[in-house]
Amino acid sequence: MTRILVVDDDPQILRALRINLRARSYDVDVAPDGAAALRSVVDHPCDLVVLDLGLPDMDGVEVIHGLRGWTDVPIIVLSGRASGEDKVAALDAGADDYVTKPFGVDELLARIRAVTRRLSSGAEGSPVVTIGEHVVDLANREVRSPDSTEVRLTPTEWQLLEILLRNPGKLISQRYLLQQVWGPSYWSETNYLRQYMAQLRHKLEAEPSRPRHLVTEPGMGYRFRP
Amino acid sequence: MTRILVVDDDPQILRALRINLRARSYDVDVAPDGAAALRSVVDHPCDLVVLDLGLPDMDGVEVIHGLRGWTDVPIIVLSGRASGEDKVAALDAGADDYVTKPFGVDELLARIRAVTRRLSSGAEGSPVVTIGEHVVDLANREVRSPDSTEVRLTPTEWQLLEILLRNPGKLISQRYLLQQVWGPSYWSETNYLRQYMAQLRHKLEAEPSRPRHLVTEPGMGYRFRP
DNA sequence: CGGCGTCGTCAAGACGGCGTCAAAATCCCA
DNA sequence: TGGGATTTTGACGCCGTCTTGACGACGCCG
Repeated sequence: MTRILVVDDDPQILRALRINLRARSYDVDVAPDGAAALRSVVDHPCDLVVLDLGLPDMDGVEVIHGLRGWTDVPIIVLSGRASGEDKVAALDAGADDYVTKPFGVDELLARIRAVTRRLSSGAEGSPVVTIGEHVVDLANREVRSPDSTEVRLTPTEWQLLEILLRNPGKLISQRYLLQQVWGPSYWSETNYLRQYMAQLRHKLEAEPSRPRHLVTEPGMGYRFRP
Repeated sequence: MTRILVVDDDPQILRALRINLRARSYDVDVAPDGAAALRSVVDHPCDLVVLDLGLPDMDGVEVIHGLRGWTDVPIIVLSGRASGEDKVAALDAGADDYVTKPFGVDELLARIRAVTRRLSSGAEGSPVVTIGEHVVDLANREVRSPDSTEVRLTPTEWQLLEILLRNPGKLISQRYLLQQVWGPSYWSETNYLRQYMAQLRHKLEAEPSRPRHLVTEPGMGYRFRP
C-alpha cells in the first residue's frame, strides 16, 4: 500500500484530496503546515509527499529543503503561482513535479501514478518478456533459459522477434515483417520468414514443430501469444 | 555526460532546444518524427527523451508505448493540448512529466534536472570493477592484477573500457562506442573497435582468444559480462 | 477426389564480419 | 631533434550468418 502525505493549509482541498486518494486505495496522511509536515515524515515514513507551496508558517521551498536533507521521498508540489521562477526554485530544491492550481484531480492522480511507478520499478532490472521457459530481455539483447544453456540470437532473428514481442497477441502481416526487417522491396520474399521463424522456434519453443507462442496464421502472418 | 533525445517536427523548436541544451553541456540528439525517434533510441542509447506529442507520422502516445515496451528511459512530454485527458493518457502510457506549450525554457530545464537527478542518484555504483583476475579502478585509472604484474592501458583503451564497464551486462552497439570514443563521424570504422578490443582482451582476459568478460555480439556490438 | 497454394524443413553456396598480424603515421616528452 | 609509445591504416583467412533453391506435407477449394 502506498502512503501519501498531503500538506495544505486549505481544509477544503485537504478534504477533497483525502477522499479522492482514499478512493484509489492510497493511505493518506495530512498536515496543515510545514512544521507538521516535517514532523509527520520523521515519525511516519511515507512514499510520496503532495506539498502546497502556500503554507502559513514557512516557505514551501524550505519544506522541500528540510525533507531533502535526509530523505529521497518523491515530492509533488501544488502551487497557485504559475511563474517560471517559482517552478524552477521548487524543482531545483528537490521537488519531482510541479502542478499549477487550479488543477484537475485526474491530472494530479496521473502524476502521482507516474512518480510512484518509477519509484517501485527503480530497483528492478530491465523489462523482460517470458516466452515459454525462456526469458527475453529486449533492452539488453539477452535470452536467459532455465537450464542455463546459452541461447544466442543473430541480428536478423532479434529484429524479427522484437517486432512480434512488442505487439503481444497481435497479428502481424508477412508484408509488414518483411518490410521492417529486410526493407520495402522484400515484401514478397516469404521464404525468408519461413526460414527465420523456424530458427526462432528451434531456439525458443519447447517443441519447435508444435509452436505455442510463435504461431502462424495461415495466409496472413504471425502472432506472438504470451 | 547526459544524452538527451529531442523529438519535435518544428525545426524552430528543435533548433532552440538544441542550442539551449548544448549550452548546458548536454549531449543532444534530434528526431523529426516518431519513427526516427524509435530508431534513434534503439541504436543510440540516451538518458532522457523530450517528446512533442504533435508528430506528423504517429500519435505521441504510441511513441511512448513503443519505447516503454523495452526501455525505462525517462520521457518528458511537450504538448500544445492542455486538456486533462491528454495529460492523463500520456502519463499513464509511461511518460514521466508533461509540459504544456507555450513553456519557459527555464522551466523545461528545471524539469529535466529534476528527472535526471533522480536517475543518476540511484545508478551510481562503486568505481572499482573486478574483471576476471584483475581489479579495475575507473576513478583512479588503475588496474591491479593478482601477480602484481603491472597492467597499463592507453587513453583510448580507458575510454572504451569505461563505457563497457559502466553498463555491466548491457549490449553496447558498435555505432555508440565509435561515436563516443572517436567522434560522430567515425560511426563506420569498425576496424578500430576490432583493434582495440583485441588489445583490451590481451591485457585483461586470461585467454584473449576465448574472452569471458569482454564478449562480442556478432553484428550488433560488445558486452561486458561481470 | 485431385489440383493448387502455403508452410515447414533441409542443404549448400555466397557473403560479410571478426580476429589477427604487420607496418606506416602521429604524438609526446625528454 | 630523437626515440618510444600510441594511434591509424591496410590486408588476409576463418567462421558464422545470410541468401537461395528445392522438396514434401498439409489444408483449402473446386
